[in-house]
Amino acid sequence: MIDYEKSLNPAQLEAVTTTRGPVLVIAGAGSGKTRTIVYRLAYLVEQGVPPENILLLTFTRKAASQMLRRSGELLNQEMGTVSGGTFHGYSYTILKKFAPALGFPQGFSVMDAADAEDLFKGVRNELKVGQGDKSFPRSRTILSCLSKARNKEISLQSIIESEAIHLHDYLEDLKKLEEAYFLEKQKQALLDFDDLLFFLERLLMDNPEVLEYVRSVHGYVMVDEYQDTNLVQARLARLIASEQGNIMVVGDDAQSIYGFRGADVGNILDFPRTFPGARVIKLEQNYRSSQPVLSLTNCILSNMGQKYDKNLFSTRTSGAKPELITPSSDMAQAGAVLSRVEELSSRYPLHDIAVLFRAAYHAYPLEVELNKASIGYQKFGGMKFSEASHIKDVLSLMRMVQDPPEILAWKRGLGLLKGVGPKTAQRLYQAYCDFLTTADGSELKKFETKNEQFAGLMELLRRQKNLPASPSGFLTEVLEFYRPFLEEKHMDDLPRRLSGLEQLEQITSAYNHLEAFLADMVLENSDPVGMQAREDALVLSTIHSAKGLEWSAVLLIDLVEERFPSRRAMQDSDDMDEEQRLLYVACTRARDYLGLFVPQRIYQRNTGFNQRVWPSPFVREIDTSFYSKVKGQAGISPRAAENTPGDQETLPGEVSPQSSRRSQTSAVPAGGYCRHKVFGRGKVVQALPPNKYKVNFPGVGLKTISGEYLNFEE
DNA sequence: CATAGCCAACTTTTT
DNA sequence: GTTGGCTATG
Repeated sequence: MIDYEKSLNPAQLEAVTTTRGPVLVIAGAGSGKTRTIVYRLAYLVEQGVPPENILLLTFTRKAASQMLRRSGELLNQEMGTVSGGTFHGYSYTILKKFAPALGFPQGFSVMDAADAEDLFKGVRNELKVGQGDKSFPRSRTILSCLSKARNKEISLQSIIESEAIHLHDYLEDLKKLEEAYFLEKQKQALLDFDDLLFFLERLLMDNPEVLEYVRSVHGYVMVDEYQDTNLVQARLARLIASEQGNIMVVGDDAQSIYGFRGADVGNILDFPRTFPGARVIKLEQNYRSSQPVLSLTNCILSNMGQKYDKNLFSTRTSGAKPELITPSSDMAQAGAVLSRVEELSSRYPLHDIAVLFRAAYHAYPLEVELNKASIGYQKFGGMKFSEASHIKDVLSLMRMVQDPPEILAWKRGLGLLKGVGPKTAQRLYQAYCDFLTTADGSELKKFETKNEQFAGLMELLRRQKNLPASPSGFLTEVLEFYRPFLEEKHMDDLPRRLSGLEQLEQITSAYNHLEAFLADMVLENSDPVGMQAREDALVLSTIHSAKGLEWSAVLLIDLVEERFPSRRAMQDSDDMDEEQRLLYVACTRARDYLGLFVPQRIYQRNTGFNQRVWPSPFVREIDTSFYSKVKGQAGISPRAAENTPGDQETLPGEVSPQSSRRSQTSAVPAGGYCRHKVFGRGKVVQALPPNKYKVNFPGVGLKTISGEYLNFEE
């Protein structure tokens, strides 16, 4: 038995024991949100609610798995488990169950972003839209516009007018593509991520008996990170729970950071209106951060216009002030982070220290330094595991045995073979489909005799079909087949890719059914080995991926204009607000130590210069009394020391002159053309200070040449 | 029709 | 640093 009154503060207790009707919990950062949810689960179970009747939904995988894990720990395992996961994962489960009602008697497959891109490219080629037009937008650009339009539920035209005006001339073509892409998905029974949500809504709206079923199964609904839900997700929550239903949503409007994908803070602000009679409970006591850290984060909070007033207070009064560190360059910053980490690691285990950043690539210089120093680290965010090309290859090969056959998997799998391109792949796929319906395999046989690799692949597939091996057994065979292709394609970084495949083997071994495994890989529902925090590794993470987590020490790097806020956000005030919330999320991850790193120069690859950058406006807005300044170290890496024009010190508090936002145009003509006596005309790819240039000469290739041998064109 | 080689663009953030 | 797309070639 759990003593709730002892374990929880009054607000938490209220949230836990209010089990009937709609409840909105405004949970400030570090206010014990997850604890509250988990205790509520336990409470419900104690009250006699079967765990599987409780549905727990979140937006991100990480939040979902963390919560399901913690509830599993608190609940007695034999009580069974709570249903739940991400909105997308849940939708998939329900849709799979009722696929025929959706008009997919054969079932359907889910595409990840890369699959969707492949399909879209096919459609684009078919329509012959934008061919030969170099400035025609890329497939992924178009798809991201389409997805944005759907997530925000506005027309493609509005999206283009509001955030991609440079594509306006292509609007008619884009509309055609939108339509054709839609039809192609339908035809192939393929759903993209957005479809999962909209199809579930349609299923529930059109089929009262399905809605009835869902409602009866999930008598209690909880939604975490509600501020990050978009419109359709909010409607789904309402559909499943019904207006008078037992629904609790938890969120913090100050931590809404997914506006770019249609998350709507309006959902949390309007909750009391949508669910009349909703109880609103605020959790304001902060258990996470020391008072100095909290004071700084409260200062950030007061700088933004938030809707639900919060007054966060801590019981932890001691602690050191956050530090503001201003290394001279991003290289120097990597060094400074390293020495801080070394210092901190005497007090905290490595996995309790995190370096956070706005975008995954900001961590590159640091990763180099960590490797040099042999400090183990684990990176979250950025490129996903299953997006790496070798993983996609292997998964496609595995997907080829699925019934009905999936065109995308076949195209990718066959594309690996020598002598097979798009056309042949299409033909063979068609031949295989015909074979399945007419049992006439002559066409396939003909090609098998012509192409040894194809014969090998077909043999592999046939074996699996006739005598299905376990997912990991099948994977082993596929890997054996794939190995030569991998070696040819990725000779350069074979070890890294092989270790990725080993990881895949480990994930696979947890599955008994191939189909479940493949579906989970698309939705990344599995809890791969790489996702679990390693004990001995420093954590590197994008802020988005750090959401909901906490560490004793948090180091926040690259707090400079154009990086944080990102360049794009600086054009738009709504985006700027979101960037500020992002900073808030980042800083509130810290328990004891918070280090803010503001490099003064950043190496620009295209110019070869360390370019002067300005402290993030959000840092400038923080009152200097909330942190202590630490000057950057003198020890600077050689490249940082060279070529740094304009050497005045700039510390937060100073105003950046408008002109400084423009890049300081150097005398170095990178990107331009030049002439060489022997090699002729070439393009300057990169300037290598002090006076060397990497130049690409047609027919000759890349050469590195001293400036005095080159004549630069205007 | 497949492929290699070259060139240019693109790097928020997640499902 | 990577990837997609175009072009020339076989």
